[in-house]
Amino acid sequence: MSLRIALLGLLTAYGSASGYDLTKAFEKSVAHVWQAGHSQIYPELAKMTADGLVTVEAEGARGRKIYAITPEGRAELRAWLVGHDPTGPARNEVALQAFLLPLLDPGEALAVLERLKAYVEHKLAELEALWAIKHSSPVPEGTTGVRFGNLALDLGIRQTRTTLAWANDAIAAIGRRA
Amino acid sequence: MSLRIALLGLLTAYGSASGYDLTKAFEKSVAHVWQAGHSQIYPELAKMTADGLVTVEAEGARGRKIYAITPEGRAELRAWLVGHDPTGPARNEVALQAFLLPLLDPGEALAVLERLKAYVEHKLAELEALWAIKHSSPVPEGTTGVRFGNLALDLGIRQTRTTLAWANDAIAAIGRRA
DNA sequence: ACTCTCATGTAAGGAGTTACATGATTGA
DNA sequence: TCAATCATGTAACTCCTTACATGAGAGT
Repeated sequence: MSLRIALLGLLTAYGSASGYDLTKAFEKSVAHVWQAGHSQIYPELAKMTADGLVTVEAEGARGRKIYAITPEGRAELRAWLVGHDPTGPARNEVALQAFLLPLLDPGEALAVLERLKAYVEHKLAELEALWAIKHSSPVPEGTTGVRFGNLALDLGIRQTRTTLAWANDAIAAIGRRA
Repeated sequence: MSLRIALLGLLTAYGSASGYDLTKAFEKSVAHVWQAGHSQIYPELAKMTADGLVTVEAEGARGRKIYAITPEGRAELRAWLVGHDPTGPARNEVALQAFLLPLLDPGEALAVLERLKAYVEHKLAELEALWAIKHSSPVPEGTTGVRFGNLALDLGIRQTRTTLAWANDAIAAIGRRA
């Protein structure tokens, strides 16, 4: 369901696009929020066409199909945003490792935490770079006051910083015992 | 893969258990970190038995099967903890809503954020209650210095608090424009 | 007797991943 | 001509969800 919503959102925000374009958009703009590869996107666009949420607006070179969102699609997107409770199932590999960490001896646990910290630092750097780019480039034509994707990026950066702080504290706490 | 790891972790931490017990453990102790229902757990235990990671230690009343982790299972768990990079795919419904929020007009966006805030507050209360219980009850026999699940609970609480702060700031930011 | 909790499973379907497969166009 | 990128799809498989199905034991 959420893939469908993400596609409708991208079509609304960036206008008509091909499956290929949308795949690229997933790799770049939405990557830190939702992921999907072309093998998932193409069939989903076909189903959405059948359901009347999008239409093939034009067909270009190399079999390129340009999809556009329909009024039904817009309604579906709005309904989800306004009505859907985002109670996604909790499935967090980092947290699972944290949960099970006491099963290791302190030395190994420390090593795992250090690796985890490095990963989180790397991710934070990526997100902050994205933020810097967004805030240095000219403002695109506005959809609403807040710029597209910025709220989510802010959330992502805050959560990543929180995870980093947690990792540091956990390292300190375990280090004291090792 | 991670379900398997979670099961091995629970069997290590709490000792031998039945599929039923493990299902309960998922509902309680690991719920904020990983989720799985009995219809996923029973077949997985069967596969793990076939793979030699667990064994049926005993069969009790009502067809109850008690599983125990094997040395191979322990090795598998340890290898995952030490060696697995927890780069789970980013799929976050809250962040997706945040991402798409600027597509709504400010009034509706505010309503969505308020609902989100309520949900996060509720979740935070749950986690803090869990924390309080853990820190008031007597210390169970130690596996390592840090108590089982506490690191993960700390992480969960911090992240939930961060999300709450973000929601408040986002509400303030959009409210200024509405 | 009845109901509740214990206890185990299967089946159908949706969502997601990885790998396979094909062909057009552009630019060096 | 050769490689890269554009562009679309399918197939097989794992993982997860929801619903169906069954029966034993414990307590009232």
